[in-house]
Amino acid sequence: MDVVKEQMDIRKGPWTLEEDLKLMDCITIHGEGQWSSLARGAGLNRTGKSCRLRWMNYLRPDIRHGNITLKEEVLILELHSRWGNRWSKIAQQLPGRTDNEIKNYWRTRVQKQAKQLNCDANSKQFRDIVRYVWLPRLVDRVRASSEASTTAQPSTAATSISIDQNNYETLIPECQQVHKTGLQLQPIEEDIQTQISGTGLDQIQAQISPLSVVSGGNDAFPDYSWCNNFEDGVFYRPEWEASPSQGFDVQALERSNDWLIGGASLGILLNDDSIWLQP
DNA sequence: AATTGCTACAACCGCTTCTAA
DNA sequence: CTTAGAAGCGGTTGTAGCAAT
Repeated sequence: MDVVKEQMDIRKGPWTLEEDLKLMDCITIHGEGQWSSLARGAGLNRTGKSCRLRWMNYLRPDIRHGNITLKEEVLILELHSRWGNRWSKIAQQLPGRTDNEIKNYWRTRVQKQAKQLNCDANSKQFRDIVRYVWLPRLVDRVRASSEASTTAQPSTAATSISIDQNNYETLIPECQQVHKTGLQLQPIEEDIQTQISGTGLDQIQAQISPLSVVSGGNDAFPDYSWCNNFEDGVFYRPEWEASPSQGFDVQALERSNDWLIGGASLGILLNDDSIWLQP
């Protein structure tokens, strides 16, 4: 009967300041662990599980509150592409961030992007976009911002997270590879021109490496010099005008126009089963 | 000013894994 | 070896705060 009454008294929902203080005081004295007895000892009508969660996700002194930084964003995307939804494992690589926070970040920001692109966040299609489009852009932004901060204000270059670009690339060689391949927009165009003559698109796709980026410029898209025609979501190369059926079908373009706004270096990303526009 | 919709995040739930008796 | 309780993990829900209408 007492047990039943006790269970009915168990509090749920948001923690009050008073509860937080009780929990912190008790942990200061007795340390972490033994959460059930700690909850009782602190005079909290909470489950040990609830106390642990509150401490781990909110009260711990080494928790970093506030927005996810660009560097952290890069790490999360890269590590998720490698490990999937292993939130606690990913969190271990981001000092001060909790698995809950990273999970929330993923759900609110990343899944939103997937939704906008009409694809499943766990699909290969979306993983490719993250890996070959989103990540390289982020890495570039991290570089740009760290360069700017080292030039302007060397003293603030060290952000609150202790991962600099070199550490990051050592930690994630695959991402370094993606960055190199994704952002240096050559010499693939020449390769394509060589390979393209007299072949069909299927054959081209079969020959071109999974990650291929072409840059150029035209009136609508200044970086697409080689691309002088754009109709119905299809890019045509000049030499394809006679047979427009061989154009690149860029369905992603229609679904994500926002990616093009202000996009500096457009390109085409080819992989095994789809062709993507790279902003 | 009121309402609605959206976002971010804290917290809960159910399940699995770990550990000590 | 078995088992019960604790701890850990990932999925999901609830809600406060804000912006748009």
